[in-house]
Amino acid sequence: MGDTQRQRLEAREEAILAAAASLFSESGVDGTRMAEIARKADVAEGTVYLYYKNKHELLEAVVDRFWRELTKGAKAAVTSNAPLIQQLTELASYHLHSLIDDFKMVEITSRARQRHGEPGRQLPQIREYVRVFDLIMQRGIASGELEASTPAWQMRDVFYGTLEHSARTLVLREQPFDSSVIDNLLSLFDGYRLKHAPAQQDSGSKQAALELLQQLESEISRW
Amino acid sequence: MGDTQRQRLEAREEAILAAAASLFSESGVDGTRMAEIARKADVAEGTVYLYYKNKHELLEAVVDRFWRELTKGAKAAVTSNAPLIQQLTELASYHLHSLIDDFKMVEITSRARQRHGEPGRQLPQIREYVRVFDLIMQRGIASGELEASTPAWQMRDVFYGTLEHSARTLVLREQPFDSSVIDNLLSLFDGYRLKHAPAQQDSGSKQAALELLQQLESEISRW
DNA sequence: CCATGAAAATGATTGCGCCTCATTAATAAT
DNA sequence: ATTATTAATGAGGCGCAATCATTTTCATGG
Repeated sequence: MGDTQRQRLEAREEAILAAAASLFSESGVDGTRMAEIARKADVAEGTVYLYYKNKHELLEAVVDRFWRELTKGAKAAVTSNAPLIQQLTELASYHLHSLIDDFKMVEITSRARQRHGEPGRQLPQIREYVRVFDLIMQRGIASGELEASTPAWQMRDVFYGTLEHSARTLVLREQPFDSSVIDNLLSLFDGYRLKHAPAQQDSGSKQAALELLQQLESEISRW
Repeated sequence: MGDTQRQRLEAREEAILAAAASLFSESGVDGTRMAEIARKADVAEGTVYLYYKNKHELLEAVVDRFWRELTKGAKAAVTSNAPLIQQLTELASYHLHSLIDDFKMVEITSRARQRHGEPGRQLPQIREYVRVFDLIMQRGIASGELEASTPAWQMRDVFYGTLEHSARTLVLREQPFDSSVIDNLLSLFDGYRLKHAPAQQDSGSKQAALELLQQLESEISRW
């Protein structure tokens, strides 16, 4: 059966990838020997090189898969007809959770970017992941909830940059997920003239807006 | 002369460090052989190991020095009696410029954090660097320009996280320094109830506040 | 079923680069 | 000068990634 053959090959490739992923995030890239990976995947050392040209390509494949899975998860996590703010909250929440859970993968990702000789490159699957954010923003603009006064890439960098750094901070302090990080980040995004959808009823937000109004008035009167 | 001896030792250590720094950022860590470093520093290969236990410690020393220099520069770049917003602008500007100029060092830094076996660690000199931001914020609170409603570490993560990601974006696109990134970031910080100092006259900000007021009123009336 | 050739898998071997260490040189102490 | 101490050297050891000649597995046709 030709099919069974192909399946066996794919299964092997998968086994190698899985073994590498688990060992890399357990012991780091340098701490993992190719022989270990082969042993864990139940193949001979030489076999690994039939599927991946060298250790670095294997690393890239591991990282690539991680971000591909993340993309899937992120797309599933945002309810695409919800108001913009909620979508962003969902994405941010999912993202921060993932980074904390698999922080080793974040470190490994930066390792994968550094290819021997030269140019810090962008891995294709990360590019794809980042589009999830772009998509939400586009929908926001289309629905009139967002006025695009700031370039999208800058908002993206605020979003992902903040979350990545926050994840590092939390992991280093051995603290778990902290939702106030998300609240804070999203309150910042209000600065982008992010409006609630006209249809949306939200008395909490109205309350906040009224408070801000009072504060502004008292502040202006001081000039 | 005992002193001359000590100076010679320090000069050697410095030569090794400098050689390593330049080669690491030119060819990456993996692309640089210890033999090259030794040759460039004009010592024998074994000599390097009298000053640094192994390649990783040498890497850490290189990274450490980079951030120490950066700390010096940052402290010099902020005029410590200026209003808070200006201080933050100066720091952000200096930081972004530095990251763009030496982006390889950023990549190398993340490499230095990944120590063989386990725990993603914080390098001491980076901790010190980050304090520059904290210091500015403290001064802001002391002078009444800032209300500390958000934890300082979260603001830090927004600040440095955004700038690091922005630097990566700019470098990847081979674009130079872009001041709009700074403008954008600082406009976000207005969300932290950042006020101008009482003594400060600033009609532009008043104008902005009035506009925001109007917008808010019209928005609230829509509920 | 066996024969045949191609594809896949193996693991001993090779080469390279980090690091050690026995030896030599430079410097300080007496 | 002589000895003791400290610094420097570079050939060799060793671990590990990567190769490749050999063996095994498998598909195909008679």
